Amino acid sequence: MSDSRGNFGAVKRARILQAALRVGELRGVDGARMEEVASLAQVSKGTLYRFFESKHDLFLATIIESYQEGLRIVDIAVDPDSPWQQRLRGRLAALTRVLESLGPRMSLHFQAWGVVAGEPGFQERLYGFLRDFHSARGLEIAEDIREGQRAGEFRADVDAGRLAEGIIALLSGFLYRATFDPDAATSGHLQEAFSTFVRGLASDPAPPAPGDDGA
Amino acid sequence: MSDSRGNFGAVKRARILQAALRVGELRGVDGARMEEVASLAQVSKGTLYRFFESKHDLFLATIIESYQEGLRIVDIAVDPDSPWQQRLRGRLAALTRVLESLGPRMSLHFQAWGVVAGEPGFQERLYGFLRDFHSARGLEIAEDIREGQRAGEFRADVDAGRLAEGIIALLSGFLYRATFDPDAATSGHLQEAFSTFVRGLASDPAPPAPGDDGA
Amino acid sequence: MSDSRGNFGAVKRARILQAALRVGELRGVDGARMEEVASLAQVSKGTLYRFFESKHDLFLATIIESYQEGLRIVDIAVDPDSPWQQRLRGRLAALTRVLESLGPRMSLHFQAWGVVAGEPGFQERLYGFLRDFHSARGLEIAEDIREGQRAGEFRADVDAGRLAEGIIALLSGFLYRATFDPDAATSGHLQEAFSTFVRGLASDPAPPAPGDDGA
Amino acid sequence: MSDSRGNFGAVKRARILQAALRVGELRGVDGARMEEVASLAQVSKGTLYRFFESKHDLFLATIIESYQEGLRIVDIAVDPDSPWQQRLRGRLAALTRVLESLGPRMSLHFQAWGVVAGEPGFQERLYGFLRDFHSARGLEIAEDIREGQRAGEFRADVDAGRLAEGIIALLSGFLYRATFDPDAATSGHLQEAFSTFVRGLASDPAPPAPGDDGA
DNA sequence: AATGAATGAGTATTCATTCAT
DNA sequence: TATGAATGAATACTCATTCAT
Repeated sequence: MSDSRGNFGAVKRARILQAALRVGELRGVDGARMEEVASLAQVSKGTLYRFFESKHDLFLATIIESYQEGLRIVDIAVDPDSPWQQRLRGRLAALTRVLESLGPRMSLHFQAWGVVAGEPGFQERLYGFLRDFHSARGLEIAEDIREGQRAGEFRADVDAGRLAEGIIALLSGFLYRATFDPDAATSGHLQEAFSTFVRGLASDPAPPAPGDDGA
Repeated sequence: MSDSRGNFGAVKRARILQAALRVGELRGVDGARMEEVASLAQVSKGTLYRFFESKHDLFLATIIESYQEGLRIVDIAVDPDSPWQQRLRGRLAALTRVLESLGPRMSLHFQAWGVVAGEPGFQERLYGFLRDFHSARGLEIAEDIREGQRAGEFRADVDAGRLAEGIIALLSGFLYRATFDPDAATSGHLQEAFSTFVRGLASDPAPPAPGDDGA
Repeated sequence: MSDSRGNFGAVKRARILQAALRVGELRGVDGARMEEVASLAQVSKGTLYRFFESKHDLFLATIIESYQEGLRIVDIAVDPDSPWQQRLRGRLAALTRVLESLGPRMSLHFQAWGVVAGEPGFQERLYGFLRDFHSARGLEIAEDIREGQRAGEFRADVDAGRLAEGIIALLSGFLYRATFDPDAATSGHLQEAFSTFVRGLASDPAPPAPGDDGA
Repeated sequence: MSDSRGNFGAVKRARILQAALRVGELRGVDGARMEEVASLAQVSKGTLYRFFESKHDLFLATIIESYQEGLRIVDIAVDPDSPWQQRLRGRLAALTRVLESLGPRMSLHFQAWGVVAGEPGFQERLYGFLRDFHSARGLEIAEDIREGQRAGEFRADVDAGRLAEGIIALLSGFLYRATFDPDAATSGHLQEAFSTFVRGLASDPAPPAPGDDGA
């Protein structure tokens, strides 16, 4: 019974987030009225405020939730005990699927971000979360790259950490682009970009051309 | 006289945009009050509305301005009559400088973007501008890549258009990241990512390793 | 058993009134939340409503309680079977003590009074109580005065009822003053005012009785 | 022209205070809606807030205004250059008229007081004003009494300051009583109380002057 | 063209009160 | 009887925008 009580709360919370997402997509963050969110979630306005401190808090939770959803997609696809090539390939493939699944929702995401970032306290919370989230992802990818370097299949003269940030930037950049120009940011684009990027990492079979500095 | 009048207007417009930028950075888009923008720009609220239809119109102009500022940086650095290698190298170097110059201002940029995107009419204007802007940049870069392919220095089996979008995504992604985590999105990061990317484009001096599919 | 039950109820009621008083002093009537009153009284919000119809009902009870506390102070001090001079003297001395005991609490009292008086139904209840309470007190004092007149020690040409109201007004006036200016409304002030008032009552055709200081 | 501008403001302010008074009397302070005050004052809600920071600020101003109205009544009636007996008599007569004029409005007064006193900042402003106001009145009356003492017509052994506070308390007390029981707090009551009070002040070693009725 | 006083639409939030357990 | 989660009415206040001067 205490179990079901606790679950009732979690279920309600999820219903509210779901409703906020739907209303937000329909009316935009500014245009969303708490009244409508509450009614769609089948709770009263008062109950809304038992779960979220304010409208902005609610939409901040929406953002964070969507990031963690993306993380779940990647985690499911990547077996940490598999060999590194498989892991890296799986990770990139999963990130491609993240683009497909989150892309259409990015407009709301950026809206909420804009509203929330206007307030110092919220900005700190949001930025802190994003910093931590991206850092953690970066470390995972960098580890894959380093294993490739140790295996002699990736050039040893590149900074794994920096390139991992590059991988993440590619994904973020396409998510951004997908927001307003879905045709220019398909999973095909992302895949091809990843391929080129990884190819650029590959240890040259032949000695590198003299003077090749890449840019 | 009409000239000087016109210039007075342009000067005022610039002063207003400048003021909006400063107030926006200080208070966020939602928190910025037209009153304060007006007073900082040393015009009356009424005058604000002679130059911009609404608050959102003003901040939309702010966004567009920042994109065009980026464009100016690149255009100055790239001589269209120079050889393509020089042009590509110059372009990437200039984009790196764009990251440095716009990075600190991206928070306001994304805020404004998010807020403005909430209204259908504005979303259309903003997204249309962004689509056009990015497409045009993509075409320029793709042209450089194609010249490299014609010269036999870039792999012929890659889609120049798609990879150009990749270059742009790298920049966008780092600009995004710089918003909340400047240390993870320095010009060093961008440069290294560009290098790897271009290296991945390079025509293999040796025959490509069998089974190399990049990812 | 019904006795102890009833007593439990009385104890709870008293605890609630006590809590309302404390919370009210701390936050003001408007700022006091039933939640906090309940928690301080160690009962649930629901229980609060078994004892008091509403928040305003609760604070109305607080006011009435403070009047009855004042009455208790006087009643203890005045022996109805003692001679009238002693009775009057005791009454005035007791009223002085009322000022000392209630003075510090008058701010909440007037706050509650003001808030409660805003609603017609409550105004009627409050005003009715105050009217009855003050009338009863007036009659008691008037009776003392009339005995003094019958004894020839008080001027016969004054209206005892009216002067009794004056005595009461003096107390009320100082209680009011004490709310915002305790230093100007000490028991010393009240005593001196009472003395002057009673001296003004004294029958003067004959030389004043030696040692008559009025109170 | 600048004059009329300035007057427009003063006129509007007065109209708003007037409207607040009327709406407050009709609905109570809590029940009064700013919307209704604005419409009655024939200004917009926005304009209301150009003159008063908040609803509470507005009703605080109402209280202060009513005190100053009372002061005006007294000032008009008292010629500072007239002999002290006349001055004191005039003052007491004027205070009686204050009771008549403010009595019916005291309920609103206490309501506003209650609401306003709940907030620390406002409490300080209100209490400070009341303290200053009553002190100033006390000093004026005390001066009259001291002249009476110097003239040998008032007992020299009483503290003029304290008795002045008594006079003021009598008025306050009757104003309070008038709020809920107008029949027990008429100007007749106040007059008789003043008379008795002044008679108690009279120097009694000598036989009372014939026709001395105190006020 | 410029001003800035006036307007008024629009809604997040609170918290007294209820009632299912 | 007691509880405290859920309800939802009710409104002060802001500030983008307008327009008379």
